[in-house]
Amino acid sequence: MLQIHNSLSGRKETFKPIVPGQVGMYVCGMTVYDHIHVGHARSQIAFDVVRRWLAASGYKVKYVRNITDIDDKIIQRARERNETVEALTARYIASTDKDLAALGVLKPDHEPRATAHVREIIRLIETLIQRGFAYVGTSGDVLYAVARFQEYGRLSGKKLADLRAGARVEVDASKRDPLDFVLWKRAKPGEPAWESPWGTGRPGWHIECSAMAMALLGKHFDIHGGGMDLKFPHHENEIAQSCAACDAPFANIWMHNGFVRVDEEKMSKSLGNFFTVRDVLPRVRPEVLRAFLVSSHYRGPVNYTEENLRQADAVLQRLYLALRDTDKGDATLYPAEKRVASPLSPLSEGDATPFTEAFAEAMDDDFNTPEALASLQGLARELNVAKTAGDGERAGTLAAELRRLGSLLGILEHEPAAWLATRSELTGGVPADAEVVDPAEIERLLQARIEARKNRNWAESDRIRSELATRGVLLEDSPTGTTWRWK
RNA sequence: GGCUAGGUGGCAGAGUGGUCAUGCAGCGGCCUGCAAAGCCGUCUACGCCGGUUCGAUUCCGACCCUAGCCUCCA
Repeated sequence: MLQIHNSLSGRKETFKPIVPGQVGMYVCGMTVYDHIHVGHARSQIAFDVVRRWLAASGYKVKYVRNITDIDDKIIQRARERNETVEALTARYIASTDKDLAALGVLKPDHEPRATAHVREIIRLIETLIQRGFAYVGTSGDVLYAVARFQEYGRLSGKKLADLRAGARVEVDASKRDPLDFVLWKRAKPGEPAWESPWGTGRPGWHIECSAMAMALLGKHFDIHGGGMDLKFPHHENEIAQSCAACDAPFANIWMHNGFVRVDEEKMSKSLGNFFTVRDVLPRVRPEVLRAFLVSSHYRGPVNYTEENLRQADAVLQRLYLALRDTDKGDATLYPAEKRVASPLSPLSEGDATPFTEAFAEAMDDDFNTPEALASLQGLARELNVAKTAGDGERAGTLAAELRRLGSLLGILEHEPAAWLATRSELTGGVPADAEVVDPAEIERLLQARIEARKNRNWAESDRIRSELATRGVLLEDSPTGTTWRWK
């Protein structure tokens, strides 16, 4: 039984979809005016894992992630770069797609763009005005009257009085209440704008998500996700808008992921301490970054450090070493097309082994990926034992299970041999883009060493081994011969 | 100030009212010409103070510390 922590109640709750067997899920995506950073990656990976697990549990998931492609920051950035908003957002949408794909984040079923839903947004605002939840301010902006919504503050556990007490000096005199927020922003000359009953303008940020979620998932759906920082005011406002407009509960479950920290501080644009995915990926393999991010629980904080990335690399290395040689000569075991399709297919009855059950139990407990990862390690041990015992059939079965479970976390999707043959600067090896010794040269030294070993010339054998080691080549002797891999 | 989430062994990171997290690192052993990989074994824990209990790291209360939100933010 799947338990999910619901920010609305502050507790884990047994998951019950509105429609049996189906899940509607909305996750806040990016405002596309820059490359995504590791913090964005964490959020998207966290909910990608949620989606994979729901699918593995047999639910038909409709996954929606929006793109905010009109916003103050976008307009400002476009002006700075002296280009159109369209050109800017198109570029960063492409950039985001590329980075998320590299990280193994599956494409959502729908990626609505705010600019493509202006009609729905206007209609929603009209409803809010009709119902008395919104008004046109003296500046011409349309504002939401927070005080009119009884439940305001429920999600974030805030009281209106406390919020007012803590509110900064409000310069906008057109608001009736400093807490009121903009639904429709009047356009200044030269800004992108749409016609509306309140003059030309553009949507406020909060209303976009309400309108797009309702357009694609209806007034009432199962799960809404996003970063902790969106809880207030963004998600609070979404609830206020959506519930006031249609007397429906909007999302049943609100999920919030914790932050990526750098030196115990939140990684963020405003602090300037962020690492973009694109800057990081040449040094850190995407799957290592992903493994690092799923190695702690999605709600807790995670510290972005070289050391932690190295540990994630070590975790993957151990798993890939276990998988090595297990599917040699058996292309049917893991054909590429099956591997691509599997992450969103349900687990079957036949998968009910102790390891899969341990994995499922961990995932059912509010997506406990660290514990799920631990069950993978147990599986790897069992696999190593089978390999040592020469039990190829059992090794093959366990390897298949390991890869299947790995795919639910979005890891172990490479060929083990290819993974182990990739150079990594992160772990102190030869950088992936560095000039290296000629493979023929390595082969020549390898042969020379085999010859030396045949003659029991250990001194020469060890000399060659350390020579190769200085070039990042690691040798491994086994009864069946000598193999090598990059450090 | 208000609200929220945390404080676990050398590091990372789960979890539990009294027997195992897991990985890396360390130590001992097996294997190996020696290594590597692997397997077996093993040591350092649960912020502080009270309370409940036969027993608390785990429950309750106070306190201290950290991060986050209260303004745009995954």
